[in-house]
Amino acid sequence: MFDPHTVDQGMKRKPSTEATAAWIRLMRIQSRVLGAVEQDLKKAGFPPLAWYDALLELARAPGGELRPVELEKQMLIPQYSTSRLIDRLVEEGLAARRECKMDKRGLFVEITEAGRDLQKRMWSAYSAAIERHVGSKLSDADAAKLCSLLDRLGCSCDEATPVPPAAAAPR
Amino acid sequence: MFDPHTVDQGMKRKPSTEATAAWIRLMRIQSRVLGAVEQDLKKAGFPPLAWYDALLELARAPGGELRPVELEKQMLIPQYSTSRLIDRLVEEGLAARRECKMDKRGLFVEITEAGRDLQKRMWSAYSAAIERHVGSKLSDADAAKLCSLLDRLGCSCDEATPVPPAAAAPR
DNA sequence: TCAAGAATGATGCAAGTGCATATATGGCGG
DNA sequence: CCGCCATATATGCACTTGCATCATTCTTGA
Repeated sequence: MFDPHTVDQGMKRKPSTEATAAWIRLMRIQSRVLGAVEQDLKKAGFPPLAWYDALLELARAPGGELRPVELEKQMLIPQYSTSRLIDRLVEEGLAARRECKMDKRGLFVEITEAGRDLQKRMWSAYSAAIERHVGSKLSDADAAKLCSLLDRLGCSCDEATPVPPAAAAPR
Repeated sequence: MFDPHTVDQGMKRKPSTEATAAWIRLMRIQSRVLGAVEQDLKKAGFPPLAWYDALLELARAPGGELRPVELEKQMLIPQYSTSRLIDRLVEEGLAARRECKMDKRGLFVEITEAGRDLQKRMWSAYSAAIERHVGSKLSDADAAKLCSLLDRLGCSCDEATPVPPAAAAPR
């Protein structure tokens, strides 16, 4: 199983070799797959994935607008990161900042038509990339199994499906 | 609007909902787990994980030295990234650049005693973090299963085990 | 033997990220 | 109504990353 005197310099519990191997794979494979997908998008002339995620959240929101703080929670990125991502979307005319009369501290970010259009066009390339780098390498059953194993790592891996404008899975 | 199950902008194949879900989990969970582990290391006063990886590769190499190009292949990071990582290790006295007489274009990077020491001390915190964030959440069998599923995504996920100082020579 | 091209490593610059903090407003207890 | 703290967003600054390119040295083939 595991040779106790080989590892662990001193006190804390040691991970099994299986756990360690899983950790390594998790880091390396996701880095590789993410890189491949981002690369595909870039080669197709599209902006980074984060832009897609934001545009999708906005497009799905009622009225096509969200408070930055909501966006931040959906995307699980730091506050300042959200602020600057919005900067870029606005600069490119993909979204607009609107006043929030309910709470003068905040504001609304509203997706523009150009933004909706880009989101749709990106999904075409994005979905193809997912299929190429993930779907084509795993049966649906294996993909589901992978999901459930990964879910166990992120105690709470809830959250909206950051994917297609699809509908709640009919299953 | 558009239903991804029927629309599919034209020609590309669309990923199954299972594949898409797996993709999302892969991105989110690794981000979360990596963040947690890096955070643990930082809180323990250690440098980033990349430093550990580099130090381990150097420590395991015969003579404690490697060519940057070798390090680069082991760690799967870009060339300029390797160059700068070495800069920092050298600045901190954890490694040293040595002339390479065989090939004047290149050089050798040799780990110092301080470097070996840091690597060992980091493993203590690192292994504890892996156990806390991965090992404790998965049975060995599940971890192995996760490994094999991930491996299928990275067509070629070979390479040295970037992990414990374990089997290395006792000094 | 030499020119052309590949390999190795470093670096200038633009862009992105993390961290701390600034700014403005909302809410609450007194 | 006021002082105080919490919330929402922005930003200055240092550091890191990606990209392109440079300088040097090696290799190869005519």
